[in-house]
Amino acid sequence: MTTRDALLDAAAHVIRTKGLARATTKEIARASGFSEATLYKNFQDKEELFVAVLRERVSSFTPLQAALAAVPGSRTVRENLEDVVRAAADFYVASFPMSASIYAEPALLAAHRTSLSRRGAGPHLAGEALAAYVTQEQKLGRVAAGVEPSAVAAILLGACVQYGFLTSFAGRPADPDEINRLASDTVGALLNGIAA
Amino acid sequence: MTTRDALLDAAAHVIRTKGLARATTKEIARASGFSEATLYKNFQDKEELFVAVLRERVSSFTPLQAALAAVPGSRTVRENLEDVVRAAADFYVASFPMSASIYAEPALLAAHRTSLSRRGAGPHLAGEALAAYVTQEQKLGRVAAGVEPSAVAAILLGACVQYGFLTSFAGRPADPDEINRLASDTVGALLNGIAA
DNA sequence: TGTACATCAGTGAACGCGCGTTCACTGATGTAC
DNA sequence: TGTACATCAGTGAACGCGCGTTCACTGATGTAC
Repeated sequence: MTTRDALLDAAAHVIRTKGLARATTKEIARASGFSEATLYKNFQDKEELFVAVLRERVSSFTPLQAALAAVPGSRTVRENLEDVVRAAADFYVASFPMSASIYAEPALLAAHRTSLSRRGAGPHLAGEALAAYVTQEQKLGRVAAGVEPSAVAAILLGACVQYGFLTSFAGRPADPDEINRLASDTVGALLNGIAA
Repeated sequence: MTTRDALLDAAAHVIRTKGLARATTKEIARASGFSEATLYKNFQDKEELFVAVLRERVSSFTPLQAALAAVPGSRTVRENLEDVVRAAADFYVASFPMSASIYAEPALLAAHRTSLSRRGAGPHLAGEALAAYVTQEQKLGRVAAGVEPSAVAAILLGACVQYGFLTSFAGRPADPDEINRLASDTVGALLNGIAA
């Protein structure tokens, strides 16, 4: 492992355990086992370190994309969507506190936004991937034609984001049973509709 | 307006415009027109000020509850739910950055949590209120019996939370047209179901 | 193989700055007689 | 009404501290001949 990786790991760990506001260069250096001076040999300043952490240490949507890799037409729509909800709920619970922290520092948010858009990345991609899946299923006749795919994405991912928000707020860890229920209840209501 | 109110307004304004991390006692004092010493005459320390801001200056769910006040059985379920989505989307767009900031300072989050629970308040109440409305409509036969009310709440409020998250992240303001579309698309998909 | 030098990852100690907080004070207003 | 004192909202200036950052330095490793 390179020194740079050790510093990134240490920074991510400190941010997660003490919060962004308490993630000082001294604290990160101590956690990494290197000196603060070494931190500045590897990163131009603290902001560059943080942007690198956000880019390289906040797990991306790969688990969700893996769940979607169950190609359209395979299994049932219900099974596929429930898998998506489970993966997304885990993902948002894990990443919500760190992603949310960024709103405390608008300069960091702006830098992160720039960094993401330069790579064509961003939090909207998850919704687009899910909407694309729904569109495919519509073409295959497994989802009703009148449905707006982006609405399905907003509904399912929204429920997961909110679950991440609420559990983090309450200081509770993710509960697999709760997540299973969330997946079957939301997908169930959405598939059949709630109209009497 | 009391001095205390002026300080709370100033603090809320600074947090919203410069971010929680840049909301220093000096900055807040300057924005209020009073001295830092006066700030400390009115609040024991910075944390007490911030908890008071969160309690007294982050608008609560009253708009959502007003939307729900359209009592069960009145108008159509579709109209009622679309009103809820519109109110909730506005609310989360406005409050997301400040609510999210709090994850940067775990000590402040814990203090806020304590403050809320002492008053029986908290972010889960919106979902419970919406679920209660759905339960009533079920009893009136206007919503299918098999539906889990909390799933409907998770779906609709989740979509709104996520909308707040994405617009704040992108630095875009809330767009009324977008919100109207969100309301009609999500409620539409949910009412009729998406199964082919 | 030995020697002289270059490179480079890493450091201890210090820097200035802005932070949250406190101090001793002022001056306007109220009150007792 | 006048006077002496108490109260109290508000302040300017300073405090120590921990922050992000930089400096001059060390010592291990590689390289030329």
